[in-house]
Amino acid sequence: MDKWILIDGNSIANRAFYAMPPLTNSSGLHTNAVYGFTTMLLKLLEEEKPTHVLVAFDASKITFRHEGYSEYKGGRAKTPPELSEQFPVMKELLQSFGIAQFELSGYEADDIIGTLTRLADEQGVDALVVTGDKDMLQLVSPKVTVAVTRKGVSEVERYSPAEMTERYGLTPQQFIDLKGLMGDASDNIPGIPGVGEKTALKLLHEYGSVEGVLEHTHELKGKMKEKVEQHKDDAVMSKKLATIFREVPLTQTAEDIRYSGYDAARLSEAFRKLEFKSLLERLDLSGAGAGEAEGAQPAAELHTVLIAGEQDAGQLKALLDALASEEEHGLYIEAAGENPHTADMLGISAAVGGAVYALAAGTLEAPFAEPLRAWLADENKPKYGFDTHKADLALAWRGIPLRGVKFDVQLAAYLLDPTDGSQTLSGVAARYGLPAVQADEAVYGKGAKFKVPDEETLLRHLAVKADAVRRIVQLQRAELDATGMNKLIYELELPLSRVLAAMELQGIAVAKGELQSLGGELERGISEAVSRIYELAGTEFNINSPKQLGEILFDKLGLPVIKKTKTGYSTDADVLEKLEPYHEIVPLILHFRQLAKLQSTYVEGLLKEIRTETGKVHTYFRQTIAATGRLSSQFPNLQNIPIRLEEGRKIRKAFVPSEPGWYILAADYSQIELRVLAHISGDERLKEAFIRDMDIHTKTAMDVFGVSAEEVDSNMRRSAKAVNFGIVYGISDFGLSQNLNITRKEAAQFIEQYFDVFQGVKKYMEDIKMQARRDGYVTTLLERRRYLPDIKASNFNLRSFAERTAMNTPIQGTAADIIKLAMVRMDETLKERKLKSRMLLQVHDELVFEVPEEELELMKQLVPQVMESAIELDVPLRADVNYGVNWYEAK
DNA sequence: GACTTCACG
DNA sequence: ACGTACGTGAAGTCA
Repeated sequence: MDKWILIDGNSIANRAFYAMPPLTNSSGLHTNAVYGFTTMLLKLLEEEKPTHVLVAFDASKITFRHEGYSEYKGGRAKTPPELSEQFPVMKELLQSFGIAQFELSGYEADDIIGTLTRLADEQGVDALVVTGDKDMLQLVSPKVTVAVTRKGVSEVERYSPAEMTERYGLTPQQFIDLKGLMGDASDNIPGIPGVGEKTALKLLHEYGSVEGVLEHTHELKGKMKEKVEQHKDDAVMSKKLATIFREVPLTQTAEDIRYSGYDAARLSEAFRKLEFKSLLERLDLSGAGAGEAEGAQPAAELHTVLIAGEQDAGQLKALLDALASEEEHGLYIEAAGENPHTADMLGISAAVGGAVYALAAGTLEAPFAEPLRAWLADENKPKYGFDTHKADLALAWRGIPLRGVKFDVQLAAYLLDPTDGSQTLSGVAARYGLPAVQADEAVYGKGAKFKVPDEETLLRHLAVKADAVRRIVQLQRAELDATGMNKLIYELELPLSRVLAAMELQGIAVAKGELQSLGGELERGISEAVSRIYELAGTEFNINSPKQLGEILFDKLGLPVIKKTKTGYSTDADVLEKLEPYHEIVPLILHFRQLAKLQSTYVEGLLKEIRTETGKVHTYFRQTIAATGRLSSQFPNLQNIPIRLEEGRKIRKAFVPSEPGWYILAADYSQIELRVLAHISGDERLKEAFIRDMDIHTKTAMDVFGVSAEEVDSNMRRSAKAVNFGIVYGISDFGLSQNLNITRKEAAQFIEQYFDVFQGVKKYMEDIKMQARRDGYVTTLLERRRYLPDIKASNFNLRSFAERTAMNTPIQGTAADIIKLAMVRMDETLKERKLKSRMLLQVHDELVFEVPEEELELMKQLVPQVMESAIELDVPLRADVNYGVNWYEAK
């Protein structure tokens, strides 16, 4: 039995906003209306178990009602910005819930709901309308119940026809007449002055309707007669205004508001963002949500073929026949665990033809599955998968190559919205409104509770996934085409994902002994620092605990508090540096921190990651994490190996070639981000500086301070360098002042002087912000896109953040595009020339190789050449190359 | 698991 | 007046 819930979004949001105490999350976003709305929604879903849910919103301020009466809703206070900023958040949250939302320009939420209740009446479906507005009572019918919020939002009063009679003695239709007579101050509907609820009810009980009253004005007496006669027209118009329009030309159908349960993982992520902790706890993450979906097309409707062992060899043949005769399919390979190098293989599934096939993990390596392995390895057999990068690695460690990947749903989802978090298949599927794919957390549990379910459950889950992949591929292809990202995915990101997998599989050799002896030195330094710190503190304590350290420094020793954190005193390096003159314990703590970091993260951490079989570490470059298009590196992170300070830089001595007599060769782009800025801003001065290959920070100092090259002192150059960094980050006077330890005024002056000189840069910064406001997103040179929903926020913090992001992302993102291009070219070049040299790492603007002696001279020339010619800009690209017997020496 | 700190570009 | 530089990952503490 279907049950619809129709929610008046604007009305409930308003109620919630005024009923709830002010509430903001840590970034200053107001969330009280969203919170109130959400609690109400959760309660409704739980208690009513609807099959269809819709939230309707008012689309615009001007509706058809204004055509006859321009003062409609006039005099109403403007929506406060604290509330209006919450609407986009609410709408996004509804998407996470998987709940439909309608709005249609020219109509109010009431009208949309009125139209749907008419459908409910016609189709004989039960509907519940939820609103804060009693006007909606006119929609009540035998099938339609209206729930009006009472104080707050969680308590409601329900009205069926019987309850209407009981409370008001009116039919739903008469409720319109009621408002016609008494008016409504909040909507600026006049009614008849002096007629309130009591009088209006009395009149209606007597004469039945506005028209009835007007026909019988002669029966009235005194003042009342006068008023009614005077305001006849007002009453008629008021009734008209109060009538909900029930014929809105909706293009959607009832099917579009079908609700099939929420994806708990996706929702919990949304709640985390909003910092709704109590609601997080209320979410049943153990397996409810999407899994319970009753309305959704169940997986059982798929023709699912489970292949558990050799006895199913016939089915496997059917799969391969289907794959041979039809290109369109969806492939899913399940590797459990975060690290693909150590992941367990759970199974593989493919949706093709009229069926979905799912194979248990063990069968993949069995002799009878050889034809499947051959298909996976065949470059000429196209594959359409999800996270094929991870699959590639997991398969490779089992000796099964994966080739011919032509599409990847995860990669596409990332390109279509790189900020959209985790890009899980269940999340992506939900966004496309597909039959529910259960969240992995719901199927496997998470963390310590991870458990593979029984084979049937597992294989059915995999089957649903392959089916979802097949469906999503078509949709994403069209979207990528529409957003101009075809080249980006097919010619850059997809080829790159194979290159990355090869680099990761290759790994980089780590000299364990080197690391251990470094560890020994660190150990001695640490224990010495510790005992001197205890001595100076007069007590032993946990120096690693910011809380305990704060107590010692600020309570016991009475040092001045420079900065506070959310939880107490701040003791970060910035603060400690300012405290150095006050007490000799401070530099010791800084020293201890430095050594402890090196020891725990880089010596012990790295040692744990060395594979005993190979003596190498194998990082996992993630291609779908960074919002700007950069890569990230995990298990271990090899993109943050120390270099700035000599003590830490020594760690690099442990990164060595994997073959005797080879070298580590590293090449890095010089000032790639500023060169990109010169190109996209077209600033003549900046371009000139790079065309002449000048020292950019010195040149900036010369221009900003108006001095000659000889007159630039180290301090001026340092300031200019900080300004250049600031420019790339989306400058603010506050940020620059923090960095240079100067006042905000001085920083603002620097920036002004900079913009005076580099006017093209100034114009770019203004233009890009405008573009972001106009389009809602910014792009890189290769059309990579990043949406900036907060660019129009009324909240200063949110908006400023979005503006800096608008300035930074095209720069950082284009630089990322360029080095990715270089990597794909480099891989091709090494293969074409049949070189033995191997690309091992990428560190944002640097590529690291291992090179045999006989290729050293060639590579010293080839690598910079490929990097510099990856793309043609209005300024030259430059790459510097170095080499040595280990990474430390390649400087 | 949230928070703080710090390593890199 | 608002309070942040952009983008990451990992380790440690503490509740």
